[in-house]
Amino acid sequence: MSTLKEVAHVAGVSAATASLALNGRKVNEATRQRVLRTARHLNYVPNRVGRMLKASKSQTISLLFMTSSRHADIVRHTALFYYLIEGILGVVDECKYSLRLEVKSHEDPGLAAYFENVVHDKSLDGIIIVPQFVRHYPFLELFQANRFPYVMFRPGRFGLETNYVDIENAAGARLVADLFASLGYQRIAMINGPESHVDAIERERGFREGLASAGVADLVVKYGDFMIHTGFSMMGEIAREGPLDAVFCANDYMAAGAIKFLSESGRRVPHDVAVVGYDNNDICEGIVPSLTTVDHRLEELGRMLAQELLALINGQRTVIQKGIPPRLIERDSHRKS
Amino acid sequence: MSTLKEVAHVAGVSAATASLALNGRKVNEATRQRVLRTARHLNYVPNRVGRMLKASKSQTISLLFMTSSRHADIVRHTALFYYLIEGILGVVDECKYSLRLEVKSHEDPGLAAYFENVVHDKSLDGIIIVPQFVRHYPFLELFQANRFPYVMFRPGRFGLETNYVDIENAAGARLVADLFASLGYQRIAMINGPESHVDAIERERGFREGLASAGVADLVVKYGDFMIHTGFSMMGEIAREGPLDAVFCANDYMAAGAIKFLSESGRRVPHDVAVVGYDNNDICEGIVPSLTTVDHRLEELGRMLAQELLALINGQRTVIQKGIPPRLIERDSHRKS
DNA sequence: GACCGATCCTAAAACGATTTAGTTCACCAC
DNA sequence: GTGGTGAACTAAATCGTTTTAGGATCGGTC
Repeated sequence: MSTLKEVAHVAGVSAATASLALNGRKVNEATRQRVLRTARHLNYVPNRVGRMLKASKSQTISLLFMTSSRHADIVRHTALFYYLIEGILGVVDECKYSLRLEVKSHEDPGLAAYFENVVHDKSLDGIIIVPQFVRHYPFLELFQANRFPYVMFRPGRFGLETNYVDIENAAGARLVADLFASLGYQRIAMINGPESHVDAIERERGFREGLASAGVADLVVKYGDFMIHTGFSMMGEIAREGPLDAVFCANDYMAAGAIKFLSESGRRVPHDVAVVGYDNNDICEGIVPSLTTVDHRLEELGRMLAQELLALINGQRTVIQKGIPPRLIERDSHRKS
Repeated sequence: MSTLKEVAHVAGVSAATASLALNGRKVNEATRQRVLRTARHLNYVPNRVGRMLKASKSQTISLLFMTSSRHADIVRHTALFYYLIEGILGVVDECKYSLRLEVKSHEDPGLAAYFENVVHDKSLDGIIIVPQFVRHYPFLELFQANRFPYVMFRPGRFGLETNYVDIENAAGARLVADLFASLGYQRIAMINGPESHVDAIERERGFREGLASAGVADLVVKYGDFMIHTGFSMMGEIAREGPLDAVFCANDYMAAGAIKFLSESGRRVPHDVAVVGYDNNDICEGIVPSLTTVDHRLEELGRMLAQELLALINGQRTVIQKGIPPRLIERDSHRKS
């Protein structure tokens, strides 16, 4: 409603003085009090856009989820969404920044223009990007060429030096492989996500490595899309192919689908078949039996992502950093006994 | 990188002309072409902040979730989060707006200052608010006094004329009551959310009304917090109190917990006890048996919320509007057969 | 009385766009 | 030659802040 100029005028000083007074700079104490009182009285709130323009800083960062139109729902099924946001929001809030939220498909014809805007339109101080699929993301060159602050969650592309925070998917999957091996399971299957999905690739790699080093050779892998539905149908395919000790699902939703198939087809979990999921989604506690899974503390990860980006913005460092190690959450679905 | 002034200079015209040319206003065609070519050549992207300042429009709206510190997790457990965002983002994107995301607890001591900023700092054209609990929200007066565009999802407070889009919780709960009545269930329980939660209150009211008009008198109600865990424990309490035909849970997560308790204590769902949830969360398909539930098409609702707010911003109307009617999604958990 | 220094304040420029109110110029009619 | 008309462009103001460079005032010192 009221501007700095008005406050200054009413307080009987210049706009410059008013600004100095309000921002805690060197001003005669009596004057400062007068200005502050006037500002309070006029209900003065600084115009943030005026500030932005002058400072060439927007105090805003963006969180961008990259999807494909084929897998639009994947965002919420990889459990990233809420936890990540919660972590990011905590940091952003504390540092007086704002968070913009965007979801873009990489098939979007306006994508190039969008990234040009991100880099040049000065409405963003930096960006956190969550890619889903392994492919070439052309924006990386753009960001680096313009020294635009960005951090990726998971490196979506290899070879280019990118700023990222990652979850150690392969290590997480290894935990499951070790678990299965230690329990003596031999006939093992995996229900994975889409073949080009970053997490899917890494989880399969880690799982295979873990099994191999434990001397387990037999592995059937089917590819779903992280949805409950494909967990169900892929479990059906696997069951048809022969007897089974254990299934590792690349996320908890598919694990729920798999368990559903197993119980509806008369097999008991974990007595007949052991099932382990991934992500430590809330639903793990609601499934019967409670789902054993792998946790990456995504909220903590969101915090790191935000902190790293803000550090980058403030020129405090160039970040290349690994994330928190995974941990196995043992519940009731993995032990055949 | 380059500014309008630079483009104008290179193209040999004034900044005014360059602006007119770029914005499709009346300019000699040859001049326009020259300006456009220069702009492209210099990779010109308008500074959005400069525009904002001049236009007194930020082309940004905010989505604010109100929580309480006691029930911080409730945001993701009421299934609102992702679906709502998806719907809102669709509209916002299409209209070239940006979406800011915020979560605030109503115990936050800085809340009053926050709302003063929202109204006065000119960085927001409007706001969508998602309150959770029935209480007095002081910001409403502030918004109305300053004619600041806002829309609430669900009216959090009664008596004041507010702009809102609502889901018909009571009607949804009635569908469940009718279903139970039509199947002849007599001994019925409800596991509800927190007593002061907007949805919880309405769902209980509708459920009670529905049962009453069907002549079913017997109802036990327990209050949880929308989490799986309390669905489980409340189901335990209810089971201890006597035999039962059916349970209505105020959301799908608690229904999952309830089913879990029932199966772990040797009761079969739906053979022994029928269970119905609420929200049509993804997990309904993953539970055994598949969960019958009530759907409000929240994505569609998100779209409406955004559209109404934008209409309000553009001065096209004063909105007071009911949302989409609920529909029952019949799966496998409700019929005792 | 001239000079110095300290303190306090302000005029003005700057950030980058849009828009208003003209100005300039060519052309035509009388 | 005068005046009118219209097309094409531009100077300057504006949005609201921050910051720089310097001006005013006063007291003290030699």
